[in-house]
Amino acid sequence: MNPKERRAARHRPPNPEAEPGSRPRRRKDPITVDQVVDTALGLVATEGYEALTMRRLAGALDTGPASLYAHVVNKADLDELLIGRLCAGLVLPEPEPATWREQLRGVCAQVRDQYLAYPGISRAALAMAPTDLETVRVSEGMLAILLAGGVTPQAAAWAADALLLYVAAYCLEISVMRQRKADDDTDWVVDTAELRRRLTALPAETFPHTTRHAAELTAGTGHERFDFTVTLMIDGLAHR
Amino acid sequence: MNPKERRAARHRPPNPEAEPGSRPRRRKDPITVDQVVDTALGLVATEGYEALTMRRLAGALDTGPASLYAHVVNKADLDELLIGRLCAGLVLPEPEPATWREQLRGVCAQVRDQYLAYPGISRAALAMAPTDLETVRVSEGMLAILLAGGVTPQAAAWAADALLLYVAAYCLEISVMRQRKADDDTDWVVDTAELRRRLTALPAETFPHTTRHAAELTAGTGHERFDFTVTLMIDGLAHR
DNA sequence: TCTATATACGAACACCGTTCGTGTCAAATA
DNA sequence: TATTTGACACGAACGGTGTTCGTATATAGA
Repeated sequence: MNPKERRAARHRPPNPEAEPGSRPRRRKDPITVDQVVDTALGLVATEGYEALTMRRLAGALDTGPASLYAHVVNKADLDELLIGRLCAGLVLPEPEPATWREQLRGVCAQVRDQYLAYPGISRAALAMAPTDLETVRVSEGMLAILLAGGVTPQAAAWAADALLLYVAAYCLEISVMRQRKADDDTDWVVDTAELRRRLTALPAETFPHTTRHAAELTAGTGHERFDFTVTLMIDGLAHR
Repeated sequence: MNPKERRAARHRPPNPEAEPGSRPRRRKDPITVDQVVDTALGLVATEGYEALTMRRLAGALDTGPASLYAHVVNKADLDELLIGRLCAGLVLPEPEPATWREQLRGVCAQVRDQYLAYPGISRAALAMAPTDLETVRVSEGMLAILLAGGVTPQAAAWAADALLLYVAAYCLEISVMRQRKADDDTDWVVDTAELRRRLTALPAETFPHTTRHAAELTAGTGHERFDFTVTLMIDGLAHR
């Protein structure tokens, strides 16, 4: 079967006939798509998205790279599957108009934590068209919360998009920083203290505010910066 | 001279002695860093960031890829140079407390237009540590406007970061969409009308809001979505 | 004029995503 | 039961990527 048909079939509603029952076992364990996605996610979780190559993934499955293309159309297709699996793990609350802001913040934090659990995977999320079924599911969930909060449909639609975009960009930045710190063989140092020191060392006449407020620029242990921006956008929606 | 020293020298304040005067001319035109950056930007402008390869860049300069490494440490270093050049072209207004919101929107729009003029280059901006001198220059400019607007230093610092992050992510999404449309040989269709049709075709019982508000989700000719988000964040800062 | 040094660059290395052709086995058919 | 079929696994290869090494060369200074 053509893997493109396979991909199309994946997006189609599952066919209730053709019960899998006892799957035929091939020479080795005949690699399923779920296995591929699982090991790929494991690879990303332990070594980062940059380490996810078709060859290394195939190696982790004890086979050659060509074998993957029986289950996956592309690397882009694999990325889509990964993001889909990741989105499927999100729990979307039942909208409660009284607490819509907390609910929305919770969903954003959930997406962030998922992205950060698989370092660099937000790059794939950003490079992907949000057409995938699982991603529209989370979009639908955020839309539901926003509408329950009394936000106008147009603002809700754009806000959901903006929030997801920001979360992905934030996580990508964090992942890049951490990776920089990982292969620290050079002087790319991005330690917070070192960064602040470097900012204060700038010429004060051309960068007056940067040098004066270097502390604020580098502040934010944990996800305070994240919380600030998400809250800023959500509260901005409320004041309308 | 080691190109890493060259990179370090680039970040140092320019040495007033050692006037270049009449540059020695080598066998061919002895490629300068500015030439490299110029042709690289030209390549990105016409064929997109994905087409920016060391080999193609070398080819555009009528040489081999190895020659580039005399002027550039890395591809990452080249990316940094490109973003630096791009940031250097931005004009940062003198802060006026009365119109700080319009000024900030103007800077964001300027960054957006620069990113979109070089399709896909925002990917490089997102993957880069904001340590570069030219990028802290625009950061400084935004900070100045925000502080002039009466925003508290901590909020100003985080807001500038958030805005730049969102602009980069927005431009990356736009560029990916356009690239998809460019090599349209397959059914990746992301035409606005087609996307709306596909959203309305979803099962209404599981995606009630998505199907009902497909029009709003796909709305936004031009940069209305962009203006919405930027204004949302800026106005959110004002109401504090 | 001669040497020293920074530069240009051909060739190669290791890796990437992807494709082609072939071999092999389980299931359907005769 | 014997045979065909066809989906799958996989070795090998192609064209592309970033990067490095060694060498040739042309200019700057002695």
